[in-house]
Amino acid sequence: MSPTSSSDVLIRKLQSISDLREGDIDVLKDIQIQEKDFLANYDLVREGDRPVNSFVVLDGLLGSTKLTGDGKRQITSFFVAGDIPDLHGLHLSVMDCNFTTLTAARLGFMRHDALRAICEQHPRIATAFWRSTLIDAAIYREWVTNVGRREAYTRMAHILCELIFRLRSVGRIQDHVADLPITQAALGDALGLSTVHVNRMLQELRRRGLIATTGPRVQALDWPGLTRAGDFETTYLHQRNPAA
Amino acid sequence: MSPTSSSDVLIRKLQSISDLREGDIDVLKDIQIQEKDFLANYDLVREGDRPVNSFVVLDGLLGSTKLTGDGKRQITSFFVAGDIPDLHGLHLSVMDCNFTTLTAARLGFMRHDALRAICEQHPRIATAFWRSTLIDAAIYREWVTNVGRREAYTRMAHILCELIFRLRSVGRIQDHVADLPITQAALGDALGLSTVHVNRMLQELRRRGLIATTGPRVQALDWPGLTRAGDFETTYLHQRNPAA
DNA sequence: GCAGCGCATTAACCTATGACATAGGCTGCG
DNA sequence: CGCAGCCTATGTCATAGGTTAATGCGCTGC
Repeated sequence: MSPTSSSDVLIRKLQSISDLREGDIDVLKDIQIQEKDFLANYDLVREGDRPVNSFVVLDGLLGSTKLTGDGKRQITSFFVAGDIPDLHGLHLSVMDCNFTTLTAARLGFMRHDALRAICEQHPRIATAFWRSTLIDAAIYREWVTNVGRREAYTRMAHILCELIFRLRSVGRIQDHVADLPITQAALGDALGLSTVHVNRMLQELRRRGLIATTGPRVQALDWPGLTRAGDFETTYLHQRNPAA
Repeated sequence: MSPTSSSDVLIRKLQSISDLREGDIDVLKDIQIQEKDFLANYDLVREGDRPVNSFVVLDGLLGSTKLTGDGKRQITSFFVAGDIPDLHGLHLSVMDCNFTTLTAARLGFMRHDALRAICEQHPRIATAFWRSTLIDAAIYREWVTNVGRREAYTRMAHILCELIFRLRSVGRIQDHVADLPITQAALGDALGLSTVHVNRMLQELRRRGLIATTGPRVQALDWPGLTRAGDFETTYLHQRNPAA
């Protein structure tokens, strides 16, 4: 186990969205978590699978992805450290989407039967997990809106805001400088845009002085400006103690 | 209370997605449900609200909707009879979207504290409710994909498939003839398209013999053809006993 | 029986975005 | 050291879908 143990990541996340008591935390500390590393672009779960584990993200960036009949890919949400992407699988026996690493990632696996047992005996923990999936759903709603009704430039700014905000609120970045080895192709799949157009929009954001990019690193130079450009409000992320 | 009582609608829905025992059903029968009627285009819940009720749809069509900064509307999902649209509000104190009637509708309201008490004492019921919100999330995922990666024609066909399928699986329509007093403007808001283009796509579907429309009524003339045109698979709806 | 309204339809024109092609810069590897 | 594979960058051209506006049609209310 690493210095910050994997259950710490899980516990901090659940505390950031829900009200847990001492006893609950002790229970969570005892969950068996199996750590494992993955390369980028690895399908952890595929549509049609019936998983017996869920996993918490310890490091890296994941996405829930779907493929259309003619092979186009849509990323339907991002997942960062602390998130439990396929907790949905706990009560949806057959998966309806893939979960894919978008960067190299370290994950912690937890058995479904263990999680179910905990939920049955500790309603407050069950609620915390439930709430976690509800926040996922709220993010999906925002993405429908983002893709459906915002134009490419705003859409791009919006997704950068979300990523930076979420990474910051789990302490993974400082000062709006995100180390995001995410390709423009992946951004396109998240935004419903072509790679070419992603490139154009990033340039436009740089030209207007809102962001700077050095390699895979994205930096918000003007955070208020970026949020304005991206029509970004944080309510849909349902933080308990909203940071600035 | 009406001949088919409102708790029947709720119970049938939960049974269709989850495994309930006799005892659970008795508990559900005792839930206090307050019925009320609404006209079309009424905002039942607004972004920022802190609701103390959730409601089950007894009749009519609702949508979860969001407004962008420049006033464009996106419908992020539909809700039909049996659905509990804002069950999400049970554990997300502040709402991040609106719930709006898209047609005239009859709803049954249930108090949050009552629902919470039931969930705490009856884990199987809690799981059923949880699962209901997970299916909502799965639908949101599909909509991100639909709007992000399918072109207008396919997208239109897809959404009609979903509506017809869902109405059929709760016994609200026969033989793929849906009585849907939904405007083309609303369809546009659901698909991220302009009204004009919705009109064009509906015409194209009619021209190809896949659907017929008489006033507000939409009929699938060629269901297999329509599902093919719409790239429609039912897995994401997570029916327990998938009908044909 | 007519006024007014909401909605569907149609047409003409315009633009955001996609598709394709190519080049250049990394990085890893034999 | 040089080649291969990925990714970013750029330019040109094509098109799906948006915008605007005009028309019509079926309600409802008076």
